[in-house]
Amino acid sequence: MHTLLLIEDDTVVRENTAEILELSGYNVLTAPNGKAGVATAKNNLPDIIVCDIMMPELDGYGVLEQLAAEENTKHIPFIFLSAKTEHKDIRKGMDLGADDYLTKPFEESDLISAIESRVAKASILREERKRKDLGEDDTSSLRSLNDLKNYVDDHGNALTLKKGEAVFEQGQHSNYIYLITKGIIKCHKIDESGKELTTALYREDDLFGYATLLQNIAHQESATAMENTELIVVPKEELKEVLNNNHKVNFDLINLLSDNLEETKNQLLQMAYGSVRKKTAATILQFAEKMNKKPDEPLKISRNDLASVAGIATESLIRTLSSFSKEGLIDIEGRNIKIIDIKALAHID
Amino acid sequence: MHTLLLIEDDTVVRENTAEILELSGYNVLTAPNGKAGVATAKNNLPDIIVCDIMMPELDGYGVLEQLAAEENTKHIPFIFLSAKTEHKDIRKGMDLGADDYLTKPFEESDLISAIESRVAKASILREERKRKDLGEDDTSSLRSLNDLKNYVDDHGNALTLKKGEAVFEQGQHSNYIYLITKGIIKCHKIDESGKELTTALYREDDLFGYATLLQNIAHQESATAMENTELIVVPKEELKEVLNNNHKVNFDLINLLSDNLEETKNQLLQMAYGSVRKKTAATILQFAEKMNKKPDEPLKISRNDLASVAGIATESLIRTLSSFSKEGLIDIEGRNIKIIDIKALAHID
DNA sequence: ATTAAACTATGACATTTATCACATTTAAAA
DNA sequence: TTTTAAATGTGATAAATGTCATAGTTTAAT
Repeated sequence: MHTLLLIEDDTVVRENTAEILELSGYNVLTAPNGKAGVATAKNNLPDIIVCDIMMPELDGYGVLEQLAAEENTKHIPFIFLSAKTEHKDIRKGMDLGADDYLTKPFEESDLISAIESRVAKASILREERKRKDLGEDDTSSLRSLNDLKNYVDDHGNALTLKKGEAVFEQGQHSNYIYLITKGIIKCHKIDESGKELTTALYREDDLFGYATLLQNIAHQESATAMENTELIVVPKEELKEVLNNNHKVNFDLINLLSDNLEETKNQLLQMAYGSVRKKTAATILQFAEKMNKKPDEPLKISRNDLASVAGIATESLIRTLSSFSKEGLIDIEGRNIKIIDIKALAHID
Repeated sequence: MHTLLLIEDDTVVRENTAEILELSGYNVLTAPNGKAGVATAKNNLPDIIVCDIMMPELDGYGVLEQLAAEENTKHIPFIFLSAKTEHKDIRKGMDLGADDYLTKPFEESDLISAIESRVAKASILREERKRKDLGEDDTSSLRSLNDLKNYVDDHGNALTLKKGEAVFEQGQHSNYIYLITKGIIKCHKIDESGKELTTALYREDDLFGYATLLQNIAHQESATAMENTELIVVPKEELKEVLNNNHKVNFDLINLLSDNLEETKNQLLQMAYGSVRKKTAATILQFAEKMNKKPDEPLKISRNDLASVAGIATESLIRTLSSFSKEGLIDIEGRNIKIIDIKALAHID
């Protein structure tokens, strides 16, 4: 049985959450403020710590800082709870080395799954640290992009985003690269007149944020979660280190970028000369490919998002969807879209 | 005084060309067919060979093949002359190891400059071969993209293209990467209905063809010279070898790709929501930046090419140019366009 | 369960832009 | 230089698409 320390100043939230966690099979310790939390952590060395940020006496950042300074406690997985959704706060937590970051209010299941995956990962990392102490090195043997992803998965920190939350915004500097473990992220740009265009979609197992990988320039686009999404975050500096020791991964990264470039250029061609019908069809197919686990599942995306990928007015998109529906190419079920005739869609116009 | 061997079956062309070359200060040997050419080359070991492709007895490819097989003659720079402009012929020559490839009819000055640069380079390479024989290695010290360009410049073969000639075509496999030493190259895609969109412009000192660098897939776009252009061509396999030994260059290449991607995405945004006026203005500025050595030089590009970059109908572009001219933003001098008010163009709409 | 907010759908209309046809100009070739 | 082909310019027109207004639906929040 794992021991969990919950640091939270709001009594109601603390007791409710503790109960949930106990029911899930954890041995739960609680602390009503940061100072008490640090003391409890040092005395009991829990397997994982869940900690609010806004607290009297000592806030969450302070708790993390103090625990990170001690050899005994620095490896304990640390999950932040916060009502703040501002990106700079999240980044502050990440910079300090938090392992995950949940925004309140959260679902029970989100919390549980975050805790479980962190506990599991921590034990793997303990093994690795042992090996490393024995002189083995784990960064010189990456042979492919997949290895890189595994590396990121093992060495990165998690970040849980709700639908609509931003990973980064156009103009911000970011020092991270991201791997999606669950959900969908869209990258989008906004032009002067406020129109939004989605320039890329990423899904589970995709890497993103590498456009500015080696240069320290600001992001030229924003990245936003289209559904509840879990990311692994790795500092670019660390990644550079890894790349330096692994040519093969460099090549894979170059390929990844090339692919991206090709894809973007194709989108460009279509954007320039494609009719609304064509753009609409292509966009539906693109989403189907990116989002769907099962082939016959209906698409759940707002018309707005679809229009933003297609680069057309929302109303034009809606009209086109209606006519596709009349022609029997798709089925509109409430807000969802079900593809009926893939081939015909692929050969529109 | 350098000795030059000219192999050409057409007597008139041979004698004229020989005279030109003698006046340029070369000691010229001639041969009327491939067989005689090979014999003369072996006996006299000229400093450079200029050879027609279509010849009786033994064609140009055969000559090159035979000379490449001999230790004594394999390092002599070899320039092909050909009436053929088909790309596969050029590639055949390149694959065999020709150092340059001129298509007939050629300008005197083109031929002279091709010869001179090859003779100069050959002496540098002779030095290098000596060093290499002594055990020094020249591929392990590249530190930047600039070094890579220098490497390509030193180790690649030249290719001279006339305005309108293709470097590669959509769908072709290519095993080369290209460095432009003079001129402008456009990369363009064609959609099903035959409309052409220019997706990238490259100028002197730019590297291109790296989109498929590490993967052996066909080109997704065509590349065509917009003016008389000189390229350096390096086989991808050789380049991979180099990249393997030079991390720093990998990083630079990754940056290059990232930049490209950003630029393409910006074009995408504009393509999606920009008005014709905006696209036209942006395109003029883009060309001005890419093509002009001096700031006040007028642009010499066809309306067609401009429209292809902007992704609009040629007539629409022409109309917009007219109105820009009336508004005093540009000056139309015959076919050329002179920018008058850069700032206003940058802030159209 | 009710209400509010957000999203979707549709009509009417204005605007933009492509297309076609043809005149005019420019550059290249004979 | 003259001829010819290619490129540019312009008008008329139709098609495509965006915009605005408004009504109906769905989802989420109280």
